[in-house]
Amino acid sequence: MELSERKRRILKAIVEQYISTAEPVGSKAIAADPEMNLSSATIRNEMADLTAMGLLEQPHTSAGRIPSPQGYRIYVNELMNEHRLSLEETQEINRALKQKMSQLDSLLADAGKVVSELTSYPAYALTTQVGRRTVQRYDLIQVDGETVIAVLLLEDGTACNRVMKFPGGIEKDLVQRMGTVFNAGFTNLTAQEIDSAMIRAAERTLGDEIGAAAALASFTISTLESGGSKKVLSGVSNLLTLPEYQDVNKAHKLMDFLAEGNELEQMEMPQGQEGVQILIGPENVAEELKDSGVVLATYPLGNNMQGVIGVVGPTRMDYAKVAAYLSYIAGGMQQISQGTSPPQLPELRPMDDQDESR
Amino acid sequence: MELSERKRRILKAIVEQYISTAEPVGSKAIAADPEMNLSSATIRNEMADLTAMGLLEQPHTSAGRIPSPQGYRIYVNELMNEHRLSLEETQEINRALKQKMSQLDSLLADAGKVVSELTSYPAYALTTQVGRRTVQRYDLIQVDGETVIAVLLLEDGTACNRVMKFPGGIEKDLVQRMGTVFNAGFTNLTAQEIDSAMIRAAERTLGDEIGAAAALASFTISTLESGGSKKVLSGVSNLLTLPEYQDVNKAHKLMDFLAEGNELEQMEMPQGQEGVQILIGPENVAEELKDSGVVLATYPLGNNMQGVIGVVGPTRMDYAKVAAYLSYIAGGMQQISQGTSPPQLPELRPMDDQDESR
DNA sequence: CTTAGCACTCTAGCTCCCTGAGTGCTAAAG
DNA sequence: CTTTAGCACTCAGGGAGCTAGAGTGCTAAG
Repeated sequence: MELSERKRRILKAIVEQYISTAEPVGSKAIAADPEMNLSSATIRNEMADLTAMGLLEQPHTSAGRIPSPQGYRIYVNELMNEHRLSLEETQEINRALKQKMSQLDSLLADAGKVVSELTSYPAYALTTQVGRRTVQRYDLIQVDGETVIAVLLLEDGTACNRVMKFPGGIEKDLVQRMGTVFNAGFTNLTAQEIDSAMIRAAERTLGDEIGAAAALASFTISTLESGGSKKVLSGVSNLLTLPEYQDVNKAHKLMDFLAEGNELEQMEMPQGQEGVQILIGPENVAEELKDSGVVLATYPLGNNMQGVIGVVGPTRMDYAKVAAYLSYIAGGMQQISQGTSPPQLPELRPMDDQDESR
Repeated sequence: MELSERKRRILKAIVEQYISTAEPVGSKAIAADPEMNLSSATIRNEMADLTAMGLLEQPHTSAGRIPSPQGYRIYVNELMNEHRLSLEETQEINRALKQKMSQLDSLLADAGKVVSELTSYPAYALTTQVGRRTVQRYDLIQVDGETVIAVLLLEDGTACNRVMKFPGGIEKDLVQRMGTVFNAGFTNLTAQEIDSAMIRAAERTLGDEIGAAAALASFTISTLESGGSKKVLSGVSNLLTLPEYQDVNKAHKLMDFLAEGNELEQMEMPQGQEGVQILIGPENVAEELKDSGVVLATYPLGNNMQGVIGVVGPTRMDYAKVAAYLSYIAGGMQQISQGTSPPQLPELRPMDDQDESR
């Protein structure tokens, strides 16, 4: 059966009502809408059709209808109004971001926090490595007779450091030669490509008897392996305010999944695409998300990193609004991450290009 | 009224039973204990006394008794057996710590995680600054014509870095002179002591027209201000498995408090003492914790940092066990943080010095 | 001082019932 | 053919009433 225009209007009304009330929607409620010049009986007939088509569901005979995942899908793909951020909303976001953004390092956490505060849903932010992760350059700074700071400049443009202490003392000369050896032999290699034979060789070359080379190599490996990929969660307890998670068990399962699972990290755009993706209920791969909705935005970050920022909520979530927020913020993140240091927040403007002159 | 030996035994039995069942304890249940050669009627009389003394409470007339906060206090101070970690427990902890401890940086998070996994209560770990926080030394590494990495060695022995980009290019000479100027003029100062006049003066001295000095100074200030103090939470969703937090509202409030509030950070040992502290119900300052229990351990960390690791749970929490875990782990953290790099986990032994030869 | 016995209290959980929202179907009206 | 009014039917949710059981406090006897 094809979706008539009228059915579409009814479906849209049902989804939107359900999104805001979380209660099954009855025919009368829809008929009450002044835009809908139909009696409740007619609506009932249409609703019966929509149910037969699998777009609506009935919790039980005498309850109203709620949208099925397929129903949401149609809503998201075809019916949903683009949520245009109002000037106030963008100002709100800009204000929130500006206050928080201090360093690229905490950018993730802050973005997640902003999103979760704006949407009242839990949000997560993460980065993933898309290419090789290697050291581009080593710098060793000798602080005193037994302390050396190693600074690793990674290929993605970030730097890491570690204070290394050698209680027996370490020769200035050794430090310098070690820098040379590592810059020559340990750059442009991934963690996997560094093996113990190389480390032993370096030790021999250096005449290193205090394990300095081994320490530096192990720092290198752990830095590369930690993979720059981080995950930050915010606002998880917001779940508990939602009617669908009044069941403690359900809430617990989802929270655990969010805090623990690294499956979130595998959920990203296919082949590094960018943009906003919406996953409804069973469309999610993870079992724990089968009756939740996920909206996520992917954006490029630094050289070969990718950032993902996402929101998890009940299936009935305000997809239009959340998607708009995410895409806006992802855009901002991208700009900031490309900006110079200290990161200056670019003046983000509302996404719409229309005249804001009302 | 003085606490007779018998009353103490009965109080202890009640607290312990309540800790494990979370149900009000009746006289019969206590009388059933073979160690307690008394009839339920006698116990009832004693319980009535204990209630009059304010050590027990009655949810309603025909329910059993539960310990009052004062009752817990007496239990914790006088009655509780030191929980001696068994060999298995320490092995378990050692195994868990060893697996996770990689870098001092993530040490906190890992310790919290271990604790929350072991206790099934939410745990938090944080560090606070106890003394002045200043830069001890600046190192500027020029990577290419427009990129400089600034490495700040702080007075507490940690190092921070930041990649600074100057799109218009930056002179080698300027970088070098800036290092000299900052090492001379910006070390041993707290964030508050650096003012804009100083920055302008440095800019003039350097003939800096691209804001390099301002960027470095602002990095310095934000580093010093961020105060090395971090907070990491783990296992918050564990709350939801506990009977006292089946009420979603209660759980939500506490979770929010844990995630948001920085009041946790103000809860530490008076004047930098070390050791394990137990706060029961209303003994907590924060309103949100008035009917929870908190166990926290404080330990020195680095030069003038202090680490705190704590567990939050229902008032009825197994204080003996949690306190034992925390003090053990805090000891380990202290050792690790004083160790050389890469941090090697010292082989922690059970706290008891008695022969483990069963 | 301890204990057995008893009357009393109070909650948790059960059933029963009713209400109200919502449905599907039918027949009449447009 | 479509829309609508009307009606019988279904079912979850909530309140009232009841019971069982756990626990208490008191008294009187050992």
